Amino acid sequence: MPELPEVETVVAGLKPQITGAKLVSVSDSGKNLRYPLPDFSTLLQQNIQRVERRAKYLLFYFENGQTLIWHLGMTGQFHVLAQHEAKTKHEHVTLTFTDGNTLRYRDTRRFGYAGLCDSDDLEQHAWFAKLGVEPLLDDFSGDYLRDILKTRKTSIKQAIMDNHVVVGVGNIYASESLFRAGIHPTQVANSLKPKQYALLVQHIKTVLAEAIEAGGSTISDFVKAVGKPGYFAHSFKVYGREGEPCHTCKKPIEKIILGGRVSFFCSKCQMMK
DNA sequence: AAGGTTACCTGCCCGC
DNA sequence: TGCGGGCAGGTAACCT
Repeated sequence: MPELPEVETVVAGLKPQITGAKLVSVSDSGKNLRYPLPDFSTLLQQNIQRVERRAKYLLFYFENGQTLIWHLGMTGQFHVLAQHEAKTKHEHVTLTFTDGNTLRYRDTRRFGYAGLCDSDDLEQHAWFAKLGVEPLLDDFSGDYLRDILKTRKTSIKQAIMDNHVVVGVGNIYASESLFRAGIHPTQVANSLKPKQYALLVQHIKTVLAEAIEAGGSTISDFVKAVGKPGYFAHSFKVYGREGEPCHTCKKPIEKIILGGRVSFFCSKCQMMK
């Protein structure tokens, strides 16, 4: 489910519901997620002070100076429900708060994972230490992208999905931003013209921002919205549109596999230059 | 060292 | 209707 806009939407939805909540207990299904769950005992009787996003991770800052880090994997979802609500299938972790609310973590495929670390050491944590820049910050610029890719021979599509380069660009928005920038997904990463790096960066930012905006409009319907592919899907120009006419030139959208991931593009609008 | 492949896990959709 | 194969929006551990 989640790329950066989805995680941003989840965080925005959780903030008003659990900020300030005091944790009283944690239970789990006994099934492992991608990695073993952390020991939650130091968080008991502690308030959640803030909820934030870094890359595709959710960060729950607790008052004892520790941060609970959570990645949703492919199918992870959070729901805030009253304590008495029945457990559903694939619900693997339940955090219970003093106000009677619970934060439920559901994850069908169990690719998600959670960890705990001192808030002061977050950027040194193994999951964060090697991450690239946040795409929506000014650090992510055409010059940055050109420089970091100057020795990379992989495809530009795989390069922008590499979270050592820039975080948060998943499979959908990689295809979408390359289409908007008119860049062929197989183009060698270090072979773009200077203007193309800038253009690509600009389109990554706008497509992510638009998707966040679309997600934002559904926050009041948060529980239902999370996990559904629909809300930004109507805006896809290439993703999932194999064989359908390009909105710009009418040529059928094509599909290829790059790095094991499906990639969509228009061979006329995204010509190799 | 970069790049390719595989693995993790379940559900769904498609073709036979 | 049933079954098997392929595929799914992520990440990292392996190889070479």
